[in-house]
Amino acid sequence: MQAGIGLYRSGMGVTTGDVVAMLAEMAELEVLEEGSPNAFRVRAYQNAINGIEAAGVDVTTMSEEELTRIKGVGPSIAKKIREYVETGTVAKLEELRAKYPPAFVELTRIPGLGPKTAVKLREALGVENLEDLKAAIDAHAVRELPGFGATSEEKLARAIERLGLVGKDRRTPIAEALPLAERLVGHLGTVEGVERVQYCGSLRRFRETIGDIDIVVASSDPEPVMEAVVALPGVAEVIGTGETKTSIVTREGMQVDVRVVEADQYGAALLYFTGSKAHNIALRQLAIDQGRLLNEYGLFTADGGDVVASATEEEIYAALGLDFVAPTLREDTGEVEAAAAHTLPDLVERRHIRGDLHFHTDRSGDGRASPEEMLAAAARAGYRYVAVTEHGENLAVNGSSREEMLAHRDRLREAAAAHPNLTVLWGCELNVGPDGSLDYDEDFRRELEWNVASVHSHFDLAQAEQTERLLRAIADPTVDAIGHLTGRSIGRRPGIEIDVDAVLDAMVEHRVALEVNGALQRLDAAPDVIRKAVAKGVTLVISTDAHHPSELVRMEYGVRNAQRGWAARADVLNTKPTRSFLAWLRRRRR
DNA sequence: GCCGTTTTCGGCCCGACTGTTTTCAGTCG
Repeated sequence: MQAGIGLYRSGMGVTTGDVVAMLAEMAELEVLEEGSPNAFRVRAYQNAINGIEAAGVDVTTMSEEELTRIKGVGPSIAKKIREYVETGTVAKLEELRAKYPPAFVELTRIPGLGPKTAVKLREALGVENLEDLKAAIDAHAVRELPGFGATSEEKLARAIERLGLVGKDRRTPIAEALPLAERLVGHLGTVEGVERVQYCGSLRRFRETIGDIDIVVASSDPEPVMEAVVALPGVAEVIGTGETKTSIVTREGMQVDVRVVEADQYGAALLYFTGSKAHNIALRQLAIDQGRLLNEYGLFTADGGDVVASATEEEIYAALGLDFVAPTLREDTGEVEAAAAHTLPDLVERRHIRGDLHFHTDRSGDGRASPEEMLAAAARAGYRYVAVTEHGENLAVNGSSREEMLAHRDRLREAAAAHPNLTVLWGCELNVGPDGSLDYDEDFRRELEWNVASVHSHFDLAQAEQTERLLRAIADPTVDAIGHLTGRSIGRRPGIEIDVDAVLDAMVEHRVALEVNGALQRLDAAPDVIRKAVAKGVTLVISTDAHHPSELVRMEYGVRNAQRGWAARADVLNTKPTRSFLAWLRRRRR
């Protein structure tokens, strides 16, 4: 898991992100040592990572005794963390690395080849890497091993061929996975007998990258669904198909698993397939503590007795004594405890949003719709206020000069006349230069009614310079919000590295809002930053950054990303009624 | 390796599918 953008930096040496990576590597290598990803020792390392990430602390400055107070961290892991921080390495890790070199570990990335098989291949045939394995398969040596046969050898050969396309670790950016999943769900919804269909997994939790797409279908007649899945457009390969479950790989290389359940078990199946795994484990443990059993078919009295709840997720959470937990929170980072204590945040939802404060028209070089079209679309979306934020003059090609902006103001006023219930602010997306300088001059920026300042270039400056750059922009009296905080492009470009604490503290001090950008390739700020911002009392603003009416749907995505950061309705500026929003803006500008 | 009004040892989530060892191990989610 990604540790965040410049979060956890501490002085010169090891960061908390490095510690998390070290623990993740320990877990990966212990899988081979223990022979199972479910081994208790493996899970202990993973639990420690969860605990550290949930705590959101800098572990590099903590003593062993302080470290053991983190959930999931005991004396042994605390000692290893200290060893790592002080010496830059851990003896046990070096030992495991020597025993399981990268080329050997790589073998377990082959789908269908787990730790037991890898070790067995090494012991029996001396297989140390992919090349050795290919040779062993070509020589038909694998099929001679006990527990193997011709079929499993051929399956292994096919899996290796596919490796470039779908390794187990391959993750797809949500911007690619979500449209694909929605298409598939649409197809399956038309199959005879299908009552409900929903994508689950990390996609429903709205993680920024997706391993594979899990789809749950409610139907009492699974057969036509299974037939429909293998016949879906874009299927490159059928991995397996049974009575109620089929797995395929699409041409894009995405694995899709479809599972059919009876309608009265739909809620339990949704819960199970949405995960996260850690969330499910926490719920099942809770069920056990209550003398019950929770599985993908329902919540039962002890030993598979009577059904307590199964048809909806809401019923199951309620039966467990928990408040409903939104899919976006199900990461086992405190949500189960909060649901039990009835202290979950009053999460922001799409229906709470009353305005969009960052979008463009064709006044911007990259805009693709007229002011009239964009305002009409905003009015249709039910908004009461919007800020039209064209690029400032410093953004090459796409920016607008002072004169162009003034003419644009008149154009907006005319277009706004058609929408008497919509307050239209004449705004700007200011460009934050490498030194933190902004477009135009301060007097002109003051005339603009809403300014969101964003980084669009110089992504590779050092952390200190990037931080300084943003601090200067935040301190400027004309900046109302910071747009797409790090400028990241998920799966393509990492964001700028910044001192997140310093930046968020400055936003509180200067009453500048933090944008949650709903573009799927951005989803910036990231959830861990949002959660930190919420804790510090930073005001959030969820925006679409739309360049076309079709992109206004991004508001839903921005909301879900904000939910992942535990953002409540009250934390989000653009949930306020027009009058309160304008009052906030006046106070800010004073 | 962690944890505990079940506490210093003995537990640790649950089930489908596959192939092969016709009763189970391995892998996966």
